[in-house]
Amino acid sequence: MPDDDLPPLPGFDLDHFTPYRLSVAAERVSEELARVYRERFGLSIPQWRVLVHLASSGDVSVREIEARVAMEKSKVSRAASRLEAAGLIGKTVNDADRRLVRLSLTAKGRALMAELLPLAEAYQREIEARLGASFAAFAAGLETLLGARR
Amino acid sequence: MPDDDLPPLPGFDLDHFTPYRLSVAAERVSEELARVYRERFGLSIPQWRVLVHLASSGDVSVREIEARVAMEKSKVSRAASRLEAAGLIGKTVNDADRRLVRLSLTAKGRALMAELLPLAEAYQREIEARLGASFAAFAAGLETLLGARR
DNA sequence: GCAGTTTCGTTGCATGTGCAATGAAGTCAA
DNA sequence: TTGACTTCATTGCACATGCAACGAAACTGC
Repeated sequence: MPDDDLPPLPGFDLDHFTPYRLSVAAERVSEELARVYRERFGLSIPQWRVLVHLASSGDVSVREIEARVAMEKSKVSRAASRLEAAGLIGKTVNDADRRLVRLSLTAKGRALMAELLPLAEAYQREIEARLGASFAAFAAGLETLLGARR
Repeated sequence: MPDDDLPPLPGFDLDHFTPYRLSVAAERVSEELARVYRERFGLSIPQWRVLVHLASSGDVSVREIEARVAMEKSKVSRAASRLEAAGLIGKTVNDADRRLVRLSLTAKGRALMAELLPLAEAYQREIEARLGASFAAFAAGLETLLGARR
C-alpha cells in the first residue's frame, strides 16, 4: 500500500492509446525491414529512402528529397555522402543553379536497387497478407492521419 | 538523359509502401503529441511512457517497464533518473529482491498525471474522430501488426 | 556453504540525430 | 553593378540512443 488516500487518477490504458500503438507498430515493422537492408546491403533507413526516391524519380536535389521523403535535410545530406562513398550514387553540381546538388544513381546503385526493390515489394505483399481484408481500411487510416497535418 | 539504356528498374511507389507510410504517420502523431508533453510539462516521450505505466500499474521495476512499454532498459533507466531528479517519481530498493528498483509516483508526479492523462484522452478522442468510421479497422490493423511478431 | 551462472539496473562509448550557424550561390530592386 | 535578402547544402555541437560491459544481488546444483 504505497500511499494514504490520494485523489484517484483517471484510469488509462496505454494499450488502447493509438499514438503509442502506432509508434510501436511502426518501430517493429521498420526494424524488421531494416534488418534486410542492413545485413544484406549495409544500408541504413535514411540511405534506403534516398535510394528509393532516386530510383523512382530520376535525378534530384537534396531539397527535393527532404520534402518528398519526410527527412531532415541534414539527414539526407549525410545519407547521400555515405551513398556516394559507397559508390552507389553520384553528386554533381546542377549547372542551371549551382547551389543545387544533383544526386543520381550510379550503375552500381542501379544494380543494387534492381535487387532490393523486389524484396521491398515482397514485404509489402506480406504485410497486405497479414492484414487481410482490413488492409484497405488500414491504409486509408494511415493516409487520413498523414493528410490531416498541415 | 542521365544514362544510355540500362535495365529498367521495377516501378516502385514509396507512397504506397506501408512500412514507410506507417513510419511517417507515427512520427507525425508522436511529434504532435510530444509537443504538449515537452512545452507544457518538460517531459520527453520515454519519460511520459514511464509515468503512464506507473500511473496505471502502481509501483514497478525497471525490468517490468522495459517489457511492458517497449523500451530498452537503458532508456527506461535514464528516463527514470530524470523523473527522480524532477521529483516526479521515487526510487527505492525492493526488499524482497534487492536487485530490483521500485519506481513509484510521488505526490507531485501524481498531480502531474492527474493533469496530463485527461489531455491524452482528449487526444485519443481526436484521433478517433479524425479516423471516423474506419477507426476500429485501423486499430485492429495495428494490433495485427503488433501481434504478428515473435 | 560455495563456485558458477543468471538477472537487474547503470554506465561508457560509439553512433545517429536535430537544430542552428555557415558559406556559397541566386534573386531582386534601385 | 551593388547591396540586402533568400535558398541550398554542409557541418559543428549538444544531446539521445543502442549495445556491450560491469558490479551487485539472487539462484542453482553440489
